[in-house]
Amino acid sequence: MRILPRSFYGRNTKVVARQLLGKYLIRKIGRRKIVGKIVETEAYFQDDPASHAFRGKTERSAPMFEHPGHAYVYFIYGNHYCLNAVTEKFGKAGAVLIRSLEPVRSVKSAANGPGRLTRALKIDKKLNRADLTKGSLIIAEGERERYNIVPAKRIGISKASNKLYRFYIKGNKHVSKI
DNA sequence: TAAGTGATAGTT
DNA sequence: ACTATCACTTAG
Repeated sequence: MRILPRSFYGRNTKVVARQLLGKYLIRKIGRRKIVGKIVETEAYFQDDPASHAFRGKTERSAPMFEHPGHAYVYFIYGNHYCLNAVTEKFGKAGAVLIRSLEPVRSVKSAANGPGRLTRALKIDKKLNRADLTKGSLIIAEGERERYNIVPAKRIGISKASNKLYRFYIKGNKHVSKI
């Protein structure tokens, strides 16, 4: 299992969003490992009206401005956590929302949709700013498969909703329903 | 299709 | 303090 290096994340957010498809998200809890394959992502940029970073650094959005390769976890709609991977070089904001997983190992409940994903992997604010290159939440290289990537509109946003910044693996059954 | 849920951010 | 909004989910 090869963990993705920090340099993987320190690039253009859209590139990272596409390349995270097919990678393994691994959540370690004690000796237990919950593993899923990433099948759906969304890119959020600094100069992006739909992004938390759009109005500059705030207490919530600060992780998006910091070092790439860390988690940005936020709480939304009074019920759900969403997991992002921080992208771009230090000082430039960017993040990839990890929307859906295909279960690989020990995934006990559905992980299609960002809220379900964090519930299935027991991810909450305690993992905000966690280092995705080591520790209890990491992302590793996937199989050498070829995927057709479908670009699509992002879900649940009211601004910049025409942009095709959502990406998913064509034909995969675990992409979130709309 | 609509309601629920509470943190967040911007405004008084 | 107050309020609108929100990168969602579930029930109906």
